[in-house]
This record gives sequence, structure tokens and C-alpha cells, in this order.
Amino acid sequence: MNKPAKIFKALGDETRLRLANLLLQTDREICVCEMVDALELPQYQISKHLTILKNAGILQASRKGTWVYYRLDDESSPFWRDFLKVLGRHLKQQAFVDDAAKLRQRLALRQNGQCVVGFVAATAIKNKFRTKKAAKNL
Amino acid sequence: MNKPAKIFKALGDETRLRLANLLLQTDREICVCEMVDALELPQYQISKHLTILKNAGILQASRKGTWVYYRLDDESSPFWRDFLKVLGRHLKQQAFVDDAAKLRQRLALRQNGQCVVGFVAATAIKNKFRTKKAAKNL
DNA sequence: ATTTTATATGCTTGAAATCGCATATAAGCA
DNA sequence: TGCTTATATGCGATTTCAAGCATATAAAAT
Repeated sequence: MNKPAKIFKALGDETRLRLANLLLQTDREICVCEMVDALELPQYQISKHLTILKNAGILQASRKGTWVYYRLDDESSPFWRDFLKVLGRHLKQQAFVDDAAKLRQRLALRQNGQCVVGFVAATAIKNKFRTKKAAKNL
Repeated sequence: MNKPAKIFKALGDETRLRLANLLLQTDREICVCEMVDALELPQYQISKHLTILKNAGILQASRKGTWVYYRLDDESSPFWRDFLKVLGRHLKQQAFVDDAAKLRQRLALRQNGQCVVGFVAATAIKNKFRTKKAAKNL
């Protein structure tokens, strides 16, 4: 598949568009657990969809210790970078706005601009990947 | 599915993107058989994909006698109209040029700006919907 | 070293999308 | 009316895709 079709296909999924939205609204690197908390979806889903977005050339990943941060691919063509910027400004539907709000709350937990906690309560339970640390916070 | 995801999904298919490209490059109404000849794909495929694009709110159809013409949906939001325009300019620089060239050849067969023939030779054979009129031209 | 935590991935299942073919519908024409 | 042509659509077969669950990997912490 050529690149444009691949990019559209990647964005043609509700969850992946929500993920892209998170990055478009904040314009910085976001780590996986932060997205898990923002969208309240199981961790494996987030991971898989991020992989698809990455393979489409929309995102890049970089590991920092245990955490993996994703950002918009800054090596993609100017056209697609601009396109995504403009798209970000037009995702005004409530769902997208809510996601972004929840992400901002979650980002408040950072220290020195770094993510320092995994996913928390509600999502953790849903994931059954609930950590002991998160359990204590219940 | 929300609208943006729906539109992206529709464009996330090679054939449908090629169809959209035809309309973007010529910026006028194109009828089904002309697209069949431009893309050299079976008529039923073209029809089905056009329906999907129409349902996504990207295209509009209008029948004129036996022929059905498709055009970009001019009732869609300003954002999506602009977006498609910009996309068209981008696709022009990439592949998709051959399709557009073939379409232009095909459009040369029009009379008074109207399509007056069905699909012709090569494509017609592939379709097994070969008309007697087209057969004579072989 | 062992355990804990963050992230990724293999596998199965069900749903959805696509294709190919046949045929239906709609409209013009003899 | 009956035939021809343009377009659409129903259906079965095949493929693609996402969800769900379990588990693997990678890196820290104890």
C-alpha cells in the first residue's frame, strides 16, 4: 500500500484517532501508561494501536528506562506534518476534548517532565494488570 | 463512528483513494464508466467503492439519463473541503498521476461536456460486461 | 538473583471488509 | 414491447482486522 492510503487507514479507526488526538493536542511526548489512563482502554490495546500508527509513519517511539514515549514522527514529510497539525485543530468533538482533558490531568502527575507512575486505579483494574502500587491507592 | 474516522477509513483504501484522486485532479463531475476506464478495474468494484465514499460524505452522485456522475460533496464542512483540495495537490506530486492522465484521455471522448460512451476495450474485456458497441472498436 | 513494573506480542475468535460473479434495476432506443 | 447499455446490489468465499487473554521481554528495584 502506498503511503497516503496507509496513513488514512491508520487514522480510520476510532481508538487510533483518539491516540493521535492526544499527541496533537499536547504537542509533546506522551508515554504509554499516560495514554492508557487518558483513554481508559486496556494496555495491550493501546500498545497495539500505537504500533500500527508507528508503522504507518505517523508516530515515533523512544524508550527512557522502563517507560516508552511516543511523539508525532518529525521525520515525516512536511505535507503530512502540516496535515496532522490542521487536523488536530479540527477534532472538536466532545469525546476528543474529554480525552485531552483527562490526559492533562494525568500529565500533572509528572515530575521534572517525566512520567513517574504506571497506570492508575480504574484502568488498572480493567487491565487486570493492576500493580500493587496502584492497588494501594484504591 | 464519528465523522473524521469515517472519512479516513473511506480514504484508507487504495482503490478509493485513486477514485478520490480522479475527482480531485479534474475538479468536475466524472461518470462511472469514465472512472472504470481510468482505473481499469471491474465496474462492480468501482460502483461499490463509490458507494462507500458517498456514504462517508465525501462524494455526491447525480444521474443524467443512463449515466451517473460523481463529484466531491460540496455540502461537507469547509474543513473537509479544504482538506481534500490540499490532499489533491499533494497526490498530484506523487503517484496517482497515471490515473489522472488516463482519465484525461478518456474525458477527450466527451461531447458537449457529457459522457457519451460506456467503458471501452481493455477494461470492457476485463469486465466481461463488454458491450457490442465497444467490441466493434477492438 | 529475584521480584516488580512497563510495554510488547503471539494466538484465537468473531466481526467486518473485499472480491468475484451473477443478477437486478434504470433508462434509452429500435 | 423488447433489446441494449449504464449502474447498482445480493451473495458466497476469502481475507483482514480488532478484541481479549495470556504471556514474553525489558528494565528497574529490592
